[in-house]
Amino acid sequence: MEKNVSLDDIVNIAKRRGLIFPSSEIYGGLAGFYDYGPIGFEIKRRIIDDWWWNFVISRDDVYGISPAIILSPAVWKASGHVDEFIDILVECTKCKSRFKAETLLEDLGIKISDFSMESIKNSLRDNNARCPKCGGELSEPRRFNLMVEAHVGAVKDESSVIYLRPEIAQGMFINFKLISAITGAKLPFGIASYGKVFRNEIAPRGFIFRLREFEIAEIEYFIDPDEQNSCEDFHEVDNIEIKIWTKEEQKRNLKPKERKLGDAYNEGVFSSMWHAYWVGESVKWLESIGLSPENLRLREHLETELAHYAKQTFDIEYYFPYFGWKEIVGIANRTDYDLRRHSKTSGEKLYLVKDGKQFFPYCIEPSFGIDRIFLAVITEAYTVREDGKVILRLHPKVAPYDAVIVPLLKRPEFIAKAEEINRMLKRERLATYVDVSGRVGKAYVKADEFGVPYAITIDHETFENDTVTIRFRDTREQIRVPITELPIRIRELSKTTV
RNA sequence: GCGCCGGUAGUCUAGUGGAAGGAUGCCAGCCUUCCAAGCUGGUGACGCGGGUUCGAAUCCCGCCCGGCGCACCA
Repeated sequence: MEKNVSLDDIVNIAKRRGLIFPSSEIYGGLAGFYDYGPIGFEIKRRIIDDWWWNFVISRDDVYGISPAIILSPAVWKASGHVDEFIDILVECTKCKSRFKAETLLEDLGIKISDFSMESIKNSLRDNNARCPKCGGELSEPRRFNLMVEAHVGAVKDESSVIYLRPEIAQGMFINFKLISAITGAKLPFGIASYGKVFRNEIAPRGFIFRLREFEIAEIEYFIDPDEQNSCEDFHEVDNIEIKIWTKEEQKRNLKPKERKLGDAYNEGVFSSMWHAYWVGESVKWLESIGLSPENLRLREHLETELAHYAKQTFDIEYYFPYFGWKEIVGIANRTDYDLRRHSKTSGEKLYLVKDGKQFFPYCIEPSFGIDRIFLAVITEAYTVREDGKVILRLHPKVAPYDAVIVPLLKRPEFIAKAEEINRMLKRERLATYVDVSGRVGKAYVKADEFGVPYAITIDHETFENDTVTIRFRDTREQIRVPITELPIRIRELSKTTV
């Protein structure tokens, strides 16, 4: 088996097998937007389903919600997002016209070697640049908002501007008080959600790695600031071993060090025990959907990288053979930043009371980039067999189908039997389909590329004793089982094999 | 957003000024076979728009999309 997969290989299978492809393609495409096809969407949906099961349903302390994509612009002003900029803009202090720094410098005939904030600032000052419209004084260069703007209502002016959310978190913070009142949840507890978010990236890049519309799954987990280091379930993660790259190690050019989370916590690597716990839970889940531990590492954000709301953030990075180490999950300690800001701005009492004292809970935020995780899962699963055939060795729980049903011959009785078994398995809530290519080899190869873990074949013996064979995707071995046992056998196999 | 390179069927690819070809996939049929390999037929492409030319997939310009580098990255 070979494993040196390139991005071209992934793009190719994605297109050829209906996983994912450029959006609006018949009109030339639109940078930063991709459509998931039948197979890709099933895989993605199952990743999300498993995430939801693992982080919401299987726990008693996390409540799932689905807040609106569009929130009041006041939310984004309070959260600090409106004041966070990325493209470099300068504004005239007199007439309020806005100019892109690059264009402005060009128009003024100022040559510049690089467009960093620093050199733009310097050259504007050194050349004593003034507003080209009114000659007024220019503001310091600032970075332009990466939120996607739209308008609601009949009038399209400043007052009708709204933003498409760049993160889901705010929809959870603004509902914090309501959720805690409705559920009666006591600290510590979390709110979770997943869905589309939008960011006006300057340069979408790397297939589906940097998108303008993408899916994230987030948990905002609230803890008592006095209890940050008492996490009863920490023993469930303290033995997890992972490469950790602290900010000090990065600054000193040291390599990441393999550590147990418990040891790292004791060394003081994490901002709190709860922070370490959520790192552990996140790593556990990523491994459970098929990402190898050796391809995962933890990298602490340097001070300069920290978001405006974060005290400490760890990225879980995945080693993509064609990109190197890249972030797929971020786990931030947002402290009480958001609840405090919303409380102050809205006037609502988003604090809790303990022993007669008001306080704002601290928040740990694991944030999963679903499209990046999808790409990692596909990349990890992509395998070329000795005979040159491609298989996606997906974990059964994230495979697009549970099984394919293949009639050995393209005869009416074989096809009828296949359809009968298909209906039976669907009644058992298994995701199956019939492949009537008429050549089993073809059906197997196609299913292997889809990542379908099992192929059920109807052969001559089926008509003699009501048995079929189950073929394993990864080994091509077959076992024979009675038709009546299929649902239970497929379920059992999905739990115990990969 | 800047710079460099690129864009021919679903996929891979030939064609560099003079009839767009192949492989594979896909569809229909034959064959009735346990890992894409037999036979017959069929569908299917020059990213978009302008220009040069008798004639453009080919040369020029603009745009779109992609890769890489820079920048940026909540």
